[in-house]
Amino acid sequence: MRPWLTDPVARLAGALSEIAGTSVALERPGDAEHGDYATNVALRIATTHGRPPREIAGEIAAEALARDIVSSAETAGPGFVNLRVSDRWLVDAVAEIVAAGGTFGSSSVHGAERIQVEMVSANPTGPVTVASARNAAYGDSVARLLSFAGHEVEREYYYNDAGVQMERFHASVDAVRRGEEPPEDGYRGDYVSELAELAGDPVPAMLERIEATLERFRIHFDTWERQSAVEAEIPESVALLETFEEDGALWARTSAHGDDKDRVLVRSGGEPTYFAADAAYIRRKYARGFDRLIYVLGADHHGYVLRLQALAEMLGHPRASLEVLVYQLVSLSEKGEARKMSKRRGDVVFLDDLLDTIGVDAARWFLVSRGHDQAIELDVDLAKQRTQKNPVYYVQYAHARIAGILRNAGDRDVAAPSHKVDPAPALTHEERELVKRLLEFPVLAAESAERRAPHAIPNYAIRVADDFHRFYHHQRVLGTESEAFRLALCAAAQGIVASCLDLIGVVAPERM
RNA sequence: GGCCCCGUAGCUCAGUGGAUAGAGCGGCAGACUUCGAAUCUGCGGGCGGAGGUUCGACUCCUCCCGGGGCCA
Repeated sequence: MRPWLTDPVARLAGALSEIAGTSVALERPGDAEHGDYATNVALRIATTHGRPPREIAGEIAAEALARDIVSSAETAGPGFVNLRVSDRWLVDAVAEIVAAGGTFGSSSVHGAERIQVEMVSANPTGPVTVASARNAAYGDSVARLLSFAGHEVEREYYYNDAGVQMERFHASVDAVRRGEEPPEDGYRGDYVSELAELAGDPVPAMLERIEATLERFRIHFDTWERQSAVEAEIPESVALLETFEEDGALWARTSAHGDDKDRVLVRSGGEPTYFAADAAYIRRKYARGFDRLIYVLGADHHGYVLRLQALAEMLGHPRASLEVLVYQLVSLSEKGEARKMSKRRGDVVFLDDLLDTIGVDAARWFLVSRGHDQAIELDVDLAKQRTQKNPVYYVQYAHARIAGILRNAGDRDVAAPSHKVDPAPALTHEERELVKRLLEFPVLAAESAERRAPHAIPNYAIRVADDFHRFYHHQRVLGTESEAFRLALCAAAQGIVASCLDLIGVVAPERM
C-alpha cells in the first residue's frame, strides 16, 4: 500500500503486512459482527502459497494476537481475518489526530512532484458560465488534494486573446459603442453593453470580471497565460517535432505517438493552427520545470487527449506526464424542469447568477460531489435550501455544533496528552464508530488525490457528520466521567470535517 | 459511421474483485425541563439484458438494448 504513511491504521496494516509477508490492506467491514477491521490478504495469497486461505488466515490471526497488536483476531468466511482493536488504541489514535491538527492525513505522497493544473481557460468573450464552474470546482479541488498530498501545485488560466472568437467579441463591443446591434454571430447581453461604456480594449475589463468571479468562487490562479504570447514561440517549438509536408501544409506525425491521425501545424496558406499553439504551449509549460501537466477539459474536448499526449511525447516527455481530466456536462433543474445548457443556443447561466441564488458553499459542494465521469443535474431548488435537506449545511452544522461545544468547554485543555484522556468507562459504540470513521481520512485523502476524484471527500464528510451527530445525540460530553476523551474526540472530528470542507473550497463555520 | 461517458431505490447519486449493495431527497411514525432539534430514532424498494474470466463480479472482458456528448 503506502508503507511511508504513519497514521494509526497504516501502522496497524504495516504490522500485519510484516506477519503476512505481503502488503495488507485493511477495510472496515459493513457488519459490526466482523470486528473493527478486516483483511482479505489470506484469500489473495492463497493461490501462490498453494494452501487453503482459512489456514493462512488462522496463522496471521494467531500471530497478530501473540504480538499483542490487536485485542482480538479471528478467521471468518472464506478466509478473512477479522480484527478488533482495544479502547486504548482508539484513545491514542484520537490524541494523535488532535495533535496533528490540520495536517492529519496530509503528505501521503511518496515522490512529490511539481504539478501545473490548467483549468477553466475559457476565452474572455463573456462572464464565467456554470459549465466552466464545474471545471473550476473540479480542477481546484484536484489541485487542493494534490497539494494536501504533498505536491507543489500551480493553477493556470490560459486564454485566447487573438482568435476569431475574440474578433467577434471586439466587433460586438464596437458595434454597441456606435449605437448599433452586435453582428449576427457576435456576443450580446448586458455585459456587452457594460463593456461598451468603458473606453479602450474591453478584454482586460472582461478578464478582471472573470477573475473576480473565480475569486468569489474561492479559486485563485497563480498565472494567466495569453495565447498570443505562446504563439510567438511556435517556430522553435515546431522545429522540435517530427514533421512532414503534404498538400502544401506542415504536419506533425502524431500518429506515430498514439494519436488517431496526423495533425496539421501550418496550413498551406502559411498560418499556424491552434494545434501548433498547443505544441508551443506544452513546450513552454515543461520549460517552466513542471513534472506533470494536468489539463481539465469538458467532455466535448475528449478528442484532444491523444494529440496533446502525442505532443508531450514528441517533445521528449513521458506521455503519462501530461494528464487530461475530462468531466461530463452540467445541467440545472428547477421546479422539476430540466434546463440544458448550451452556449451555442445562448441558453447560458452565469456563475455569478448561480452564486447569487444558492451561494458559494452549495455551488462548490454540488459541483464536486459527483464523479467527474458523471453528468451532473444540479437541483437548484434543493441547493438553495438552507435546511437539513441540504447536505452541505448538514456537514457545516456538525462543524459549528462542535465549535459550540468547545466554546462551552471554555479553557479546558482539549489537546491533552492521551494518558489524560482515558475514558473512565469503556468506549461506547458511537464513540468507537466515530473514531474509526475519522481514521479513514488519510487513506481516503490519498486515494482521492491519486484518482483525481475529489467527489469522495464530500461523501465521506457526510459520513463523518452522521457519526458525529449520532455520537453527540447519545452521549453527553461536558460534565461526564469521559469528558476529557469526548472533548478530544469532538476536536478531532471538527478537524477532519474542516479538512474535508477546505479540500473542496467550502467554509467551515464556527456558528450558523 | 467512428470515438468518449453513463444505465444501481420513485428522484439525485455513492460503491476502482470480497462477507447480507449504501446515502440524501421524497413518504410515514416517533424523540427536546439537559452541552446547538440545521439534530436523532424507526419503517420500503434496486445493480438495463445475455454470455465469459474468477474460489468470489455492481466492479474486469465481449455482444445487445437505452440515454448523453464529440468527431466525420
